[in-house]
Amino acid sequence: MNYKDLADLIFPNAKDISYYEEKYPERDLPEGAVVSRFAPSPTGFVHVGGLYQSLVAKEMTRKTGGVFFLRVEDTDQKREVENGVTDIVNSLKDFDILPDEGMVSETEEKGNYGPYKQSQRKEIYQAYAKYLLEQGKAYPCFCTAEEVEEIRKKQEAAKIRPGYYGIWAKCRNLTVEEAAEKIKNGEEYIVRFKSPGREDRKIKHHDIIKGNVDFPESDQDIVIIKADGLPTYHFAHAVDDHLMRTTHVIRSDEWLSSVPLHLQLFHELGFKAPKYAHISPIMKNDNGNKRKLSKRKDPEAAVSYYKEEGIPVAAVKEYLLNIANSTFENWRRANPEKTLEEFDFNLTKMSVSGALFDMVKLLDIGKTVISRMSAQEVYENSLKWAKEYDKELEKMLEDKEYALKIFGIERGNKKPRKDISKWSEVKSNIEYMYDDYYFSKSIEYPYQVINDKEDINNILKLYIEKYYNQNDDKQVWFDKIKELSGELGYAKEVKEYKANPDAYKAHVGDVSTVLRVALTARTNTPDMYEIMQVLGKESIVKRLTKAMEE
RNA sequence: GGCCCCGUGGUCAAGCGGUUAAGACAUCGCCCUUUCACGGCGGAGACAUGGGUUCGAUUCCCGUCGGGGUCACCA
Repeated sequence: MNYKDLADLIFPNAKDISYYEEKYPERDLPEGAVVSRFAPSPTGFVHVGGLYQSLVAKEMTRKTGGVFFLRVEDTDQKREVENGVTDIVNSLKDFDILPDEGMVSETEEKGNYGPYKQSQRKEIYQAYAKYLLEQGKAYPCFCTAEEVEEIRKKQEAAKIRPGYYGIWAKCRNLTVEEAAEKIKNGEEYIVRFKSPGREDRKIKHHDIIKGNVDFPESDQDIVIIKADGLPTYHFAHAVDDHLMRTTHVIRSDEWLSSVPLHLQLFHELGFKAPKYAHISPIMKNDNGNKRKLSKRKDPEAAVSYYKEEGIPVAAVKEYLLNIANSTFENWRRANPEKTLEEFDFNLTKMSVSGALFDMVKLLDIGKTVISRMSAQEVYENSLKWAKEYDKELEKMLEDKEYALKIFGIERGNKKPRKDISKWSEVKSNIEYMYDDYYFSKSIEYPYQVINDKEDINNILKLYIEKYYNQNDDKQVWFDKIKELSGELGYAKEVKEYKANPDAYKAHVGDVSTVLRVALTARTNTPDMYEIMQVLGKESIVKRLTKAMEE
C-alpha cells in the first residue's frame, strides 16, 4: 500500500487535477492586467472594509484592463445567513462597483472560471487534496476535537507554541496501512496538510502595501478538508485563486500573518503564488482605543447604513479613495469636474496603518458632492431615497416643478450653496417651503434683535401694505426693505448703524431677519429674495398675516 | 505570552538625512454679506520616548512605551 492507494481510498471519485488545469486556462489579457476579487462570506451585511477592498480592487483591475470578480466563500454553513449572497451583490450594485465575473444573484453567476460559490466547488478541492495525498503532502487525521484541544492545553501549560505540528502532530507519522485500517474501520477523519516548513527558518515576503515582511516559516499541519468535506479558507484560497488565475490578492490585513502558510500551500501545490496587498482596516476610536469598525457596535460599519442615511454614493467612494490614496484630495481639488475613474489610483501608495473613520469629513464631502449637482440631480436622488425611506418627503416631492424650483435656489453658480450633506437631510431643509406642511403644525418664531411684538407687527404691516410687490426685481426688492427700515427708524445701511449705533433701534439686517423669521420661522435660510420668488404672493401674504396674528 | 505590523497637530495625511515640518476636515478670529452657508485672509495646534550612527536626524539602527493584527474542522 502506498500514498496513491490511500488517496484513492479517501477520494475514490476525484478527477485528476489536469482536468481542471485545462478547464481553467491562463487568462488572455494584456500585459500587466490585474485579476483580483472580492471574496466575502455570506454571513450578513457587507462591512465598509469590504466595500473599501472592492473599490480598491475594482480600480486596479479597471485601470489595467484586468478582471474583477466576486467569489462567495460559503464553506462554513453554520455561519451562513439567508440571502447572504443577494445582500453582497446588491451592496456592490448600490455603490456601482460591478464585478466582471462571479455571482450576480443568490444562485446565478457569470464568467468562465466558476463556480464562484465555494460550496459548489467541493469536487475541485477534493481533487487537489487527493493530489497532495498522493504525494504524501497531506494525510488523514483521526484526532477528535477533544484530542486537539488537549494537545493545545498541554502546550499552553508548557508554554510552548500551540498548534498541530512536529511531534504534536500525532497522525502525521501514521503509516498508510495504519491510516487505511482506521478508515476501513469507519473512524472519522479530516485531511491535514503535511507542512514541510521549519519554524527556525525565515521566509521573505514582499507585500504591495506593507512592504518587506519577514516571517518564520509555517510548520503547522493545518486542516485542508473539514469533516463535512468542505475545504478550510486557506486551502480554498490557494486552489481558487490559482484556478481563477488571480494575479493580485487584495484583502484585509488580518490575513497578513497567514501569508507564510499560503505561500507554502501554493508552493507545495505547484502553483505560482499571486501578489498580495494587505489593506489596513478602517478603525474607530472607542474610549481612547483604536479598534476595527465593528458590525455589532457601529452602525456605520454596515454599507447599508450609508444607503439608509442617504449619504451620496459618490461621497462614500470619494471618502474611501481619500483614505486609500492621500493624493486623491489634491487631485480632486485640481479636477473638480472629473469622474472618479479618471483618478490614477495607486496601490503602493496606500497607508500601512489603519485610518480612523471620520464621519464629519465624509459628510463634508457629501455637502460638496451635492452642491455640485444640478437641481434635477438633487431632485432625482432625493426622490429615490424618499421612496424607500421617507414617505412624507416623497409626498412633498410629488410636485416636481415646485421641488425643482426649491432645489434651484442658489444652485448652479460658481459658489453653490453647501447645506445638504445627505438625502435624509433634504426634508428638514425644504419642509418650510410647503404651505401644507408649514401651517400644519404650531409655528414658533425665533426673532432675534428686533423681538418686540409691536415693532415686528409694524414692520410686517408696513411691508405688506406699502412695499411688497412680487414683481420687483432683486435690487428694487431690497431697496424697498431699506426704505421701510428708514421709515420706521432703523438704519438703512449696516455700516451707518455700526458707525453710530445709538442713533438707531437696529439696522436693515435686523429688519430683514424679522421678515425672514415671519416668512419661514427660521433664522437660517438661503437667499430670501429667491425664496420669495418660489413661494409666490399668496403664500407670502398668508405667512406674514399669520405671523402678525401670533 | 510567541510572531508580525504600526506610531507626524483632534482626525486623514505629505515628507525618504539639511524644509519657516505641506495640504484637507474640525476648531478659533477677521473680512465679505440683509441671515445662514459659501468664499477669502489669518491664528492656535504635531514628528511617542531613550540611546546610538552622522557635521546634521521626523527621516537610518537598537531599546522602551503605546496602539493594532494573528495564533480554529471561522472566514
